Amino acid sequence: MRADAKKNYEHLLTVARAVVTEQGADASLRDVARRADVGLGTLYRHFPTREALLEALLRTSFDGLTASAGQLETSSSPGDALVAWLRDVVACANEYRGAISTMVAAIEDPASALHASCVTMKAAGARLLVRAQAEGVARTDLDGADLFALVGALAWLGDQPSLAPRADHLFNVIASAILSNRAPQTTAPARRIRTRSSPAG
Amino acid sequence: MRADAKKNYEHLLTVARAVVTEQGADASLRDVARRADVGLGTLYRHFPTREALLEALLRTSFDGLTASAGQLETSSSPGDALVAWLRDVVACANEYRGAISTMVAAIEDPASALHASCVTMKAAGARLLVRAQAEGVARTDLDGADLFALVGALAWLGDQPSLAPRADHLFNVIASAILSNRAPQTTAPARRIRTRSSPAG
DNA sequence: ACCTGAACACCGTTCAAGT
DNA sequence: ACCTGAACACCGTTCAAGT
Repeated sequence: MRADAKKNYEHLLTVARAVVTEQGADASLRDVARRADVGLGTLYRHFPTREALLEALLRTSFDGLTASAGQLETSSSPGDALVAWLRDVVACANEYRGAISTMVAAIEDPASALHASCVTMKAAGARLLVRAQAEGVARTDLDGADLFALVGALAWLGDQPSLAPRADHLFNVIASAILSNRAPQTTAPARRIRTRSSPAG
Repeated sequence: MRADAKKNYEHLLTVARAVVTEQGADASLRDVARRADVGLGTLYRHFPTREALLEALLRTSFDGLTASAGQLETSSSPGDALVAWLRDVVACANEYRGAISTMVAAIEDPASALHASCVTMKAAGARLLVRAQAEGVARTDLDGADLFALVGALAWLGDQPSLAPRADHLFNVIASAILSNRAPQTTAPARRIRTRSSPAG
């Protein structure tokens, strides 16, 4: 990469970080280019899609999460490791408001610049989940996709201004649901009276 | 309302229902007006904000949910009533992709056309929750705001194409977390070893 | 190689002019 | 009373023209 191009790339990333922090993942790309004092085409040259820009912004966090998953697998008990890692993933997704939708969509879109990172994260989570399930401390009716979906739901909560204050508490509620060796069939406690069609599973 | 105005209003609602079903709650209002063969100003006259249009589209469902809450309070066991009603609220929010964000934002925005409906729904849910808690079949560390937030998270799952297939299953997982008389302190099972800072609550 | 910004096809929102 | 659509200020995306 030519020196001037590299300088533009770095500067765009710095400005984009500020703008996306303020306006969210759907921030105006025009605004980013404007505030970076760079032509609009230059932004598109370095980051051909919005996903590519978001991926560059989250790169460090993604790498940290992958490393963290490996460490937790050996340093903590299976239950604690899983919950601690989930907390970190949610925090990562919450770095930029609105990023989580793009991330979950990327899982099924190999063309997305976020695809690889998200697939890697999903796999790392699945490993921690299987380990916890093997020890009998996690529900066995969940898989990696379910876990990723729950992370998405929790990250979404943190993105909503009116719900963000409850996000931490609800993380604990859902984490406690994951950390349970309850059998799938006995999920509904108490009465057996059912006036409406009962749930499938 | 003048006859021609009323006709426009009804026709706009019909067309909007189709467009919003296709494109989601953030559909192009221009497109709605265009497909309704009506001037753009006419749409804005009848529905001054996007929230107003969405409210009109969801009106029937909102009323149904309020009525349903009252019936369930007397016809079903507290646990079953709560879960059945939550299922209906999530289904309502899922009628239009992306509607849930507007709905949760409306809770804290008295100026939103959706404010009253959402506050009413939150209150109805809180009543069903308190009733279940009094019978010892629901977690006591949840309140109406938490319940509304969980509904939001579940509705969000249903809005994401890649996660929607898991939405039903995850509804059951989260419902089982709500329907539990576990004490807040004992949420984390198994080991006590903690290598990371432990959660606040 | 890389940068620039005009050009195109879209938005949401407002409001003077019409009936 | 109500309807219309031009006008304005924005987008995202592309690409010919420049250095």
